[in-house]
Amino acid sequence: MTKIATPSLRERRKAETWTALHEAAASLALERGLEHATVEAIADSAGVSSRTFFNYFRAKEDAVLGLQEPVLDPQLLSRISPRVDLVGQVSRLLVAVARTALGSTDARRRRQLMAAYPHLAQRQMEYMVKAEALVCEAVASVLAGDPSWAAGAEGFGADDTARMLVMIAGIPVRFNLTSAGYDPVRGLRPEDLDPSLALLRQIQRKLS
Amino acid sequence: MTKIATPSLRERRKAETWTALHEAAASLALERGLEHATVEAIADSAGVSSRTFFNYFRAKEDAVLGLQEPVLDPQLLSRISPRVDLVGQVSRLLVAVARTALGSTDARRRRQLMAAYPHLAQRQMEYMVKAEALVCEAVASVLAGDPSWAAGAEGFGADDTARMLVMIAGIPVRFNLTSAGYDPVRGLRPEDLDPSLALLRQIQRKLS
DNA sequence: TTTCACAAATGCAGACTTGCAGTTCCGCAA
DNA sequence: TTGCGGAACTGCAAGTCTGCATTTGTGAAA
Repeated sequence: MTKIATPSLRERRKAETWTALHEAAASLALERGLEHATVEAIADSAGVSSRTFFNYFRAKEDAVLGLQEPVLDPQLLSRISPRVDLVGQVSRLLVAVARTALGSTDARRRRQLMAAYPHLAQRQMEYMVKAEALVCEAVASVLAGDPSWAAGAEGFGADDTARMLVMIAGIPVRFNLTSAGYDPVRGLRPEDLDPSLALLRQIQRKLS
Repeated sequence: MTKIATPSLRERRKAETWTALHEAAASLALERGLEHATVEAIADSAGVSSRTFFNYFRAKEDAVLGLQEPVLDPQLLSRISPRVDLVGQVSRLLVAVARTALGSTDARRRRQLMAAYPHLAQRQMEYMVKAEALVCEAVASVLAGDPSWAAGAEGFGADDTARMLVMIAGIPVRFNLTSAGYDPVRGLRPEDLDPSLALLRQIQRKLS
């Protein structure tokens, strides 16, 4: 028997309203333009009041893209082993967490919207930052349990080391997200990181 | 005869209004709390209309901190030599540019405000992002003129290389800005970067 | 000196966002 | 089945922010 057998009526209705709002926001934005898709119109279209809209989404942009708070699956964390390709592992973890913030949306629509309104991408980036913070905390706890990292570096603690490590691992992710070739429809996939991880290694070698 | 001998009356009045608004915003926020210092009150106190307030500042927070658009001095750029400690040089350039976004404010007041309202610091970080974008473009042009970097790396162009390099150089800056010991009053100074640059090098050595 | 172009300021209207208080209705336990 | 506590919804009011049309006053040219 799985946990998600029968969500209560309350939860079901909540999910329905979320979807209705997201759906309304995306399609209205597409058909009449983002600036003419007012919150009031979106809420009306979903059958709730404007005020309720903001109980579901912090901002209109979030509703259009279907953005949610990112979540870190503990399973993924337990699979991290600090010995080999740590940057690669953390980068992929970042991507996995970041993906949880993206609700499912019709691919075609998503492409059109993000192409037409660049600040939607910026909004998405803010969720990326949240994901980074989440991962940062988690990685710190992993490193604390590993003898070769627990000590930290000279003049810095293990937390500082973890924080900087996550920043380094964030580079390939941010690089991909800001690349011209980035396809917001597919989103970012762990394997997409390989080229930018290679570039990072190349630059580091060149610098030293 | 310097260029700034006599700014026109227009420019002088503009600067005066800017200062008056910033002054009013900071002191009102301090004495009655940020949320009770409304834009209308700030504008009144500076002797202009609410609408005019937004001709000078994008948001109330910017007025309180006296934030401006960051600027890159071409002189600094011309001093970059891509051969030695490139990351360090770009990091310091980032700091220099970021500092141009911070208008002069009374130190005591600044400390109190940023301590009381953490989202002011977040707002400041957004200007940091702009500075990074500015530097990124500039560094790309510098690297393009250097034979050992102009080619880029395999599979990537020189612009990509520059972009990632600036991201790497941004790490020590972001690290310092998010450190517990960061003092928003003094702001960030180029020499503060040395320890975090060392930490970055240490971690990179450990990873390879 | 007069005139002209333009930057700055303003009022107004409308949209976004949040806090507060009151109401409705689901879920649970007696 | 009933009743209760709390979650969700709602309207309202205040504040933030932007676009547009209009006015005012400065700086410069004629």
